[in-house]
Amino acid sequence: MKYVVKGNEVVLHEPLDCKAILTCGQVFRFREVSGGYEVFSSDKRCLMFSDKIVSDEPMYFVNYFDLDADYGEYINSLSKFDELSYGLKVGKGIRILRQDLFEMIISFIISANNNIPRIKGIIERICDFCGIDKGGYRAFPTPDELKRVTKEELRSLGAGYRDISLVRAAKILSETDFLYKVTEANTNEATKMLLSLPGVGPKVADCILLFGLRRWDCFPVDTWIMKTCSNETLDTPSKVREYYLKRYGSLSGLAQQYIFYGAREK
DNA sequence: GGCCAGGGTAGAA
DNA sequence: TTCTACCATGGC
Repeated sequence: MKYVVKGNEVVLHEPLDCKAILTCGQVFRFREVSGGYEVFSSDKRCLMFSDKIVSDEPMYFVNYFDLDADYGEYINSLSKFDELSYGLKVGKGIRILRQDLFEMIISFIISANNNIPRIKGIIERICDFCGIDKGGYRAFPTPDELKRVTKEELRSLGAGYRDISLVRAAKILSETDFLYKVTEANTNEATKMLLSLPGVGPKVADCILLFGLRRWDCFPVDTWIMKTCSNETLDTPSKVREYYLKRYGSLSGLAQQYIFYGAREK
């Protein structure tokens, strides 16, 4: 996508589909404001409009919104698959955000067996409870900051039974070089590492790989994806995952977003 | 008031 | 390796 950075604004030369990008389930920290959205990532914030992005750190959000990528080529390659037609019709403006790894790990541990509005609320309350004050909003906590939060406090913030997973994951991520190592690892090794974290199973690992590590050779299978393939042979998440990984190859993660968004748009 | 939500885990088969 | 019961919580 073509753009120009002027001061604290990123001026876009083609429109950004804010709704599709933000509501396709990859990001939980945003809210509607007049004419656009306020979006938070790690300790940063921006205002997102269809024609511009405004932030004190514009280059962070150039990377965050993956503005240097040309999605036209990806869409062209995927448009030959009939099952993607509706998702591409309503969600062709989707872009895979390049999000913070630690924030993705914690957010998707919370996402397990949960719904998006509630996930957003839990994360917002955790940020308010232990994220540093940035003046008008609070940052996502660092591993060290989250480590200091107790199981009981997380439960009171609405985390439910995921509290113990969060406590144990925060301890690992703050006391070891896990985050560095998983960033350097190839997709297979990174998957194994992520699966070793408490509260991380196959689906959550795929979401972390896709949204936090920019690995598109992944295909998260949740209940919405399973609904779309009421098929005799594709009857388990692992079978569905293998089928679509072979079908879409290095564009699997993006294709999955079109299916997910299309399914939720009915 | 039961069902569902971007599922994972321990224990059993 | 795959199957099952169970796990908080809020919206519908």
